[in-house]
Amino acid sequence: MNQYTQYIKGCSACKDKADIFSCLCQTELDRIDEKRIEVHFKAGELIFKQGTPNMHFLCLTQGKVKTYIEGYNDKNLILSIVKPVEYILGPGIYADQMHHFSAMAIEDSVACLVDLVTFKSLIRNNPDFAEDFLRKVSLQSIYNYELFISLTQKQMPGRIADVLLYLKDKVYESNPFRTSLSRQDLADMSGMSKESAIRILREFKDEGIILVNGNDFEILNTDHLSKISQTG
Amino acid sequence: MNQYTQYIKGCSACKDKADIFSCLCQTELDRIDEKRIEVHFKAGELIFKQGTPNMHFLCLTQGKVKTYIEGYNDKNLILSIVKPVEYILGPGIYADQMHHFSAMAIEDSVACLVDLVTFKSLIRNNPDFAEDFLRKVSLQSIYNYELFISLTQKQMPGRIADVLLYLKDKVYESNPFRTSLSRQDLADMSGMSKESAIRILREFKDEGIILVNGNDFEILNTDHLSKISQTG
DNA sequence: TCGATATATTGATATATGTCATTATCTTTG
DNA sequence: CAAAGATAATGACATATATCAATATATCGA
Repeated sequence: MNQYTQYIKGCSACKDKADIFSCLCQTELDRIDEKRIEVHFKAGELIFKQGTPNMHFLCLTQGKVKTYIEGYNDKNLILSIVKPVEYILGPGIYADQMHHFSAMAIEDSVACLVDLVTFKSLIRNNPDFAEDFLRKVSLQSIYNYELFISLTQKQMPGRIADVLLYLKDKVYESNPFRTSLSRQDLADMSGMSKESAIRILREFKDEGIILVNGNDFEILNTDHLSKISQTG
Repeated sequence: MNQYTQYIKGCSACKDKADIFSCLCQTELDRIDEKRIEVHFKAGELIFKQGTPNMHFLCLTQGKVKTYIEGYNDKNLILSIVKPVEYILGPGIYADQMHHFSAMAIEDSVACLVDLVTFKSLIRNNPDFAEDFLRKVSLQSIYNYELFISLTQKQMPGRIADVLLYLKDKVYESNPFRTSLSRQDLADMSGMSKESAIRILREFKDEGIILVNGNDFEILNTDHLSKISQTG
């Protein structure tokens, strides 16, 4: 690997693809670049587990990852589907240095790990980066509030509608989309049993709102789906 | 009001009572002190409303405040009960400058408002304060994850148990406690109808787990209640 | 290609929870 | 103090959702 490819594949390349490092100067980027460990995960592999020490800041550069809380009775609640290039922020970094949710690759993925000492020193020394980080944390928090409302105040059709719109708009950013999420995953995103999730999908299909074929989805009537999302 | 009382009643007094300003030096505290506006709220009064611009950083110095998301069909979800001296953090500060939840005094309360420009400049110029703020945001986030699990994976008895333990341990910090929260509020904290909340409270009472008399609560069997919380 | 295993689908049934209506109790106010 | 309004409590009932069991379909390894 020559100097040039090293550069392309390093943090600078990620900076071009996403805004997360836009506040860092070249020197700072180089510092991360030096420290970072690139890890490849196969689909289905656990990246980190809830309850284990959180020693690294993690940035996803390829693939897709689900973050989920492991609750009671082997039930999971999926918080988000992370796509590149985004970091996977755990609140433990600034609290108890533990992971409060788990992360699993749902596709073959690549992530960069950077030790927290380096990360925290960047936050301390670069107020722009700190503000940007706070902005990211805040946006995640805002999304969590929407999730609260969806999960606690909407009935199943509304919750499934929210999941489908989330996948279309935020995760795959295309309308016919193919997902690697299982029906159980969809259920874990909407806080219901997989049987119920399947039933609602079937209803949407019968009503002509969506088209489903295995893991291929197409939303035919976005307006109707949005209405279902709003009416709960 | 002489120099002395001014001092006692200012930000330094709050610094003594809580850790939120522990990272600020006297000069910084004085800066806030100069800028702050003290506002008195009667029980039941709205402090800020979801959807309105978020122009101030808010610190509660007396009373109690409920923060809640206003959802669909006039249903609310109470996120937390804030007690002095704590600030009421909204994620909008670093995102879209809007309030994403509402805050209402549930007792007569006093809050200090500081404009965000002053607050943000403290964050930028004092890394310790920034880190402490991140820690606070993180702890709130961790609590939100617990809330997610409680609300989405536990049945009503488990959710009410969580609310009672929260009030005992985090809000009133005493065992027989008297609350100003209505039954509707308790329902809004546990994501159920007020009738259901009342029914579960009655069951707990009949089983001798708690003692209820109007707004006076006493948890007689904490172990049992914790077990109910864990088994969902 | 075939069997084995996981995943998806469907139907029948049980149950947790919400809704509605009614009565009781507390609080406020003139 | 009484009347009025709010809040709380209870019961009957409707319904959303989970669970269980059975079957179908897809996926994967030999």
